[in-house]
Amino acid sequence: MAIVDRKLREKAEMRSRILESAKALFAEDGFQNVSIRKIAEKIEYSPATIYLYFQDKDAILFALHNEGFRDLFTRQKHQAKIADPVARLRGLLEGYLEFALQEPEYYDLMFMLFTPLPKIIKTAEWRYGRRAYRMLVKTVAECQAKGHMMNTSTDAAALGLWGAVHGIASLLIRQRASMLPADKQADIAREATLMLENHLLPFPADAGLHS
Amino acid sequence: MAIVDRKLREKAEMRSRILESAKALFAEDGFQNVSIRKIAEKIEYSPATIYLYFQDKDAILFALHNEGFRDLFTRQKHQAKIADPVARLRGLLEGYLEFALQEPEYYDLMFMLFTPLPKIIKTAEWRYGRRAYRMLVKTVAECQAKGHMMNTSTDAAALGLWGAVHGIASLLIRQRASMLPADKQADIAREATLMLENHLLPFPADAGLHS
DNA sequence: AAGTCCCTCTGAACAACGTTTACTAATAGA
DNA sequence: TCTATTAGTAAACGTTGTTCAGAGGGACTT
Repeated sequence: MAIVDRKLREKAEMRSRILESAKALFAEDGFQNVSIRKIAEKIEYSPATIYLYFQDKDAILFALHNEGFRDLFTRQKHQAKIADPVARLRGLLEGYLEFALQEPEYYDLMFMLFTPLPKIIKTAEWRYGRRAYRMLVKTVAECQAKGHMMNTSTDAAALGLWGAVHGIASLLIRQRASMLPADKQADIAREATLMLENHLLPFPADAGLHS
Repeated sequence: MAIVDRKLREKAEMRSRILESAKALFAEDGFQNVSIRKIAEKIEYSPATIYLYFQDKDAILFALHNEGFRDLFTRQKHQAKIADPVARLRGLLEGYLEFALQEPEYYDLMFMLFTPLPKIIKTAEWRYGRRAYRMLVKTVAECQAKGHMMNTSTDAAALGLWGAVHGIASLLIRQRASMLPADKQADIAREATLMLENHLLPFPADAGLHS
């Protein structure tokens, strides 16, 4: 069965060649401005060939979308090992921000594209996204058990923290923070995240630093 | 000169009829899925007519974009009158969230669309956006003068607060928070915002409530 | 070795898109 | 009444996502 193996391998290779080219083009010109024909030209096949590997243009987007979540989840697995829940939660938030800053194309694809996407998210295997969210909620709950963010429901606390970092990253990526000097934006974003952490998740030593 | 007045009035009416129809269609199907031809059909004119009133499809988007900022800015003017800077800043943040929850179509247009937009933002009259941002920075600075968020630069504090509320709103609007029950999402978002305010901008009476 | 099957790939076509152009019809000012 | 200007349009252009009938060539069976 070596030959069927080879065929499978070739199929997978073609698939990832398409994804690779698509990602590069999306990053350069944006999803809207990349046509199937351009992707086809880049991989040196006819446009129709792409439809043998992906149902439609959205399916390519969704595959990259999933790759991005897998990447993010992999990063989080490292931080998940931190024993102290406060340090762990801080690690998760900072890791999330760094992911957004380092992989803006993925981030853009994952969190800021279209309204039609949710249909796909519900039907398809949205595993990595849900897993990442569960890890966040669990860590938030542990922090609350240690006395942090006591007057807030776990859901609201998780949404607030996630939203805060997500929002900071989004403003930079969608260039809504253009009033800040371009070369300082990343550092200001890190400082902003630190501020939120220091007020919401003070280390014991910081206890007196509030407000 | 009554007749030139009438002509001007008719021109303005046509313009706002196009905008009105476009906004309704965008809200229903999303910007990408609305064609010039569909807008033309809705106003019962030929597609080419639209190009007598707007340079291209993006210009329609930008006009709505500006309308949205004007709306947001009008809301903020009410809150700007609050004397106490802490109460004022809280009012601004909560007003921003309510705007996002009440006018998700505008919000989507204003903050979550495309990368190509920035070109327009820089060249055209982006007045309302900048004005709103200046008001935020000024209020943050006043809060810092009163002892809040002392260990953070004003830029980072402003970005953090704005980003936090923006992020919470974005996750709801782009349906990334679908793990939360749909009918509770708005309230959880409000609770999350309150949590951030209570930790970052405590009223004197809340001073002991942290962490 | 020949014949059959299947599977990958493609050219050509389709409908819909944003936009431009050349034109018509109507109105305003002389 | 004649002319200039304007609002509106039909038709076309090039491009888009997508489909489909068919070509070509390896892989199995005999």
